[in-house]
Amino acid sequence: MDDQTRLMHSHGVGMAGHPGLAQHMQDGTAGTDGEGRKQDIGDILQQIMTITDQSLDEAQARKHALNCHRMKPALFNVLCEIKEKTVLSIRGGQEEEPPDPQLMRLDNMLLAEGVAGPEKGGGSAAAAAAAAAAGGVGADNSTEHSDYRAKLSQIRQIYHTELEKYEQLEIVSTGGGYGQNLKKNACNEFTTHVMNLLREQSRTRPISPKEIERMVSIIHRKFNSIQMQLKQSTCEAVMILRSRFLDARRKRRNFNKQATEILNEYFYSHLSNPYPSEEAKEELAKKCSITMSQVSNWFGNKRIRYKKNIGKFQEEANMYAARTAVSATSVSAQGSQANSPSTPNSAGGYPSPCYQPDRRIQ
DNA sequence: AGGAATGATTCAAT
DNA sequence: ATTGAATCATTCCT
Repeated sequence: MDDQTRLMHSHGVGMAGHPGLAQHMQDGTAGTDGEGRKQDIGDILQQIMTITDQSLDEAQARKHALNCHRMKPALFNVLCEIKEKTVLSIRGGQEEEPPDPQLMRLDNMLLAEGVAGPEKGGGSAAAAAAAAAAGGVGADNSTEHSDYRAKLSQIRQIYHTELEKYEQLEIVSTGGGYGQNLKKNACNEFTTHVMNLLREQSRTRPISPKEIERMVSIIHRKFNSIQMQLKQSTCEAVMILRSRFLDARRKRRNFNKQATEILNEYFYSHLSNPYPSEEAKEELAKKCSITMSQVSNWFGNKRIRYKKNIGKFQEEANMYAARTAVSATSVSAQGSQANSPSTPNSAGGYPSPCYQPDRRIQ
């Protein structure tokens, strides 16, 4: 359309003087005087120019009339010639766009989050993995989970239905028929619509297949950018969802009393070296029904907080020391164990400058 | 409401 | 990879 108006305006009525036109005009059967022909051409051009002002029916009729006009072949040939000359100035920019790194990033992320990619399996797997990383204690964990999953699949669904609209299938030129094996969506529908329009227009003005191709690629680029936006906002939505549901800091639950007792028991009975081995951690995790990393976190926090303010923990230390002492003496009457905390806090050598074959003390 | 307690995360050092 | 330290975000307690 732009081409049309540009063509018309730049060459306008001056086309009447075009050598090719003169030649074609001589082929014409009717028309006796040159003035009349000029008038004819002017009329035709005027009608073409104003065709968009008409109502649909009128325009249709007008188009038909123009197509049957005796001067039509001549004018068409002239337009072809002019086009041939001007089309050279239109750079045949056939830029094969390289895969956009940002788009790839978005795609990868959506895939990782289970939004894109295969069916539900991926989504729940990702959710499970994420939740596991967040370290659920159990309890209401499962409800949080399904909540998260529901929201995620909601996003997923919206994403897919939206994406489908703008997706363009590879056009496999099977013989000659475009359009048959295309998925029905906004992009393809619009593309075929434009292509049909151009093809229809090619009856009245010269349009090369290259141009149609170019137009199609422009449309595809536009739809691609829409897709990009969709992906971007989907990513944002997922990130927000993730931070709301899966950031463990947001969903912190204190361990139950029994668990903290077990942990404290171990800590204070190993106060000289409160670094449980891998196996010890595993056992503690099992006993407390928490994960190993939670055990590690707990000990990490405990060590640093104990060290920071030993005084504050004195009472607690005494309590657990006494408890283990009682259990030790009651369970086994043998007066063994160098671990006898008769003076409880004295065993608290963790930060104190004791002789220890342990790790750092400082 | 506000501070203490607490589990988790981050980051640098080892 | 593990740890200490600082910090965050939530829960508990008064």
